[in-house]
Amino acid sequence: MRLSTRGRYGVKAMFDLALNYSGEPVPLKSIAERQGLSEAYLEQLMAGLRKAGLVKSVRGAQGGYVLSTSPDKITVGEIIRSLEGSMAPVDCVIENEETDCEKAEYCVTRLVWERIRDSINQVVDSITLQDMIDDYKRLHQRNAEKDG
Amino acid sequence: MRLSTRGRYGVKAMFDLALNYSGEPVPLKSIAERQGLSEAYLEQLMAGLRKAGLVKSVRGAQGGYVLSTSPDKITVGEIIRSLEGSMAPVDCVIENEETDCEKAEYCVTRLVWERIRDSINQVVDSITLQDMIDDYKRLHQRNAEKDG
DNA sequence: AACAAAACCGAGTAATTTACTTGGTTTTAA
DNA sequence: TTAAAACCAAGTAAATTACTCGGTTTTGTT
Repeated sequence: MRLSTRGRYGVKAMFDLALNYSGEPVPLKSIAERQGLSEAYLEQLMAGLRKAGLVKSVRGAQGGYVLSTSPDKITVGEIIRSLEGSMAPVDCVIENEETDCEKAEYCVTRLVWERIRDSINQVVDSITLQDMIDDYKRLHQRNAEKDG
Repeated sequence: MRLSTRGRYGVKAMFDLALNYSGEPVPLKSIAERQGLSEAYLEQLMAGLRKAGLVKSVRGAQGGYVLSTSPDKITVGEIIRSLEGSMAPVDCVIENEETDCEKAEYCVTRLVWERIRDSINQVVDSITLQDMIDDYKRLHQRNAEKDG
C-alpha cells in the first residue's frame, strides 16, 4: 500500500510551488534542487499535473510553472490522484468505473475496500496546499524556538 | 496505492475461515475452491498468518486451519499488516521504525503521510471478521428478498 | 502397516511495474 | 542570437509481484 514516487514527489513539488506562489513562474530546475529530486523525472510529473489543470506552464527563457489557483484551492487528493490514479486499494472499487465482477453485489470484502478508499479520500481531500504551508510555518517556528 | 494479492486473498481466506468457524480445521483445498484462489499460493499466505498468530494449523489427514480466536477478536488490520507489513503510504512513517531522514522533524509532507496512515489503520482496525459475517448475512438476506 | 490427505518448506520464474535516463524539439525573454 | 526553459517519446535496469514446482513431514483412516 505504498505511494509511488510519482505521488510523493508530486506533492513535494506542488508544495514547493505553493511556497513560491507569487505570480512569477518557477523553473523546474530550482524545484528539483530545493527538493532534491531529478529534474528530468519531475518533468514527467509536471506533465501529469498540467493535464489535470493543477499547474500552468510558461515556456521559454524565464519560464517555469505556476499553480493554476491559490494554494487553498488545491488539495493533496487532487495532486495524488492526478499522478497515481484512484486511491482505491483494489481495482474493483475505483470510482466511476464499472467492475467486471458479477459477484460485486454480494461481495463483503468489497465493502471493506470501499471503506478504506473513502477514508483515504476523505483525508487527502481535506488537506490543501495552504494547510501544508500553515503546518510548515508552525513547525519551523516551534523548532526555531526549541533549538535556538 | 493498491493492496497486493497477499492482503486481498488473505482477507478472503480469513473471512472463509470465519464463516466456517466451528472448531474443526478447514483444509486449504476447500478454501481455495470456494474463494477461487490458488492453493499453493494460499499456502504461503497462511504461513504468514500463522506466524502472526491469527490462525492455528493442524497437520496430517483431516487437518487444516482454524482461526486462533473468535471472529470478533480478529481485525482486517491485523490480517493485512501480517501479510503486507505496515499500511504506511511511505516508508518514513512506518510505525515503530526509526527514519533515517534527518529532516523528519521539519518535514511537512511527513505530516500528510502520517494522517493517511492513521486513517487507514483506524478503518481496518475497526472492522472485525464478525463484522464481515454480519454484513454478509445482511447482504444475502437483502438480495434474496429483492431477487426472489 | 500402508495409504492418502494434508501442512510445511525453499527455490525458481515470467510478467509487470517502477523510477528513472537519454536525446532530442520547440518556445521565448534578454 | 543565445541560452534558458518547457515539451516529448522512447529506452532500460532493477525491483516487485504473483505465482508455480518439487519436494518432505505429519497424521488420521483403513
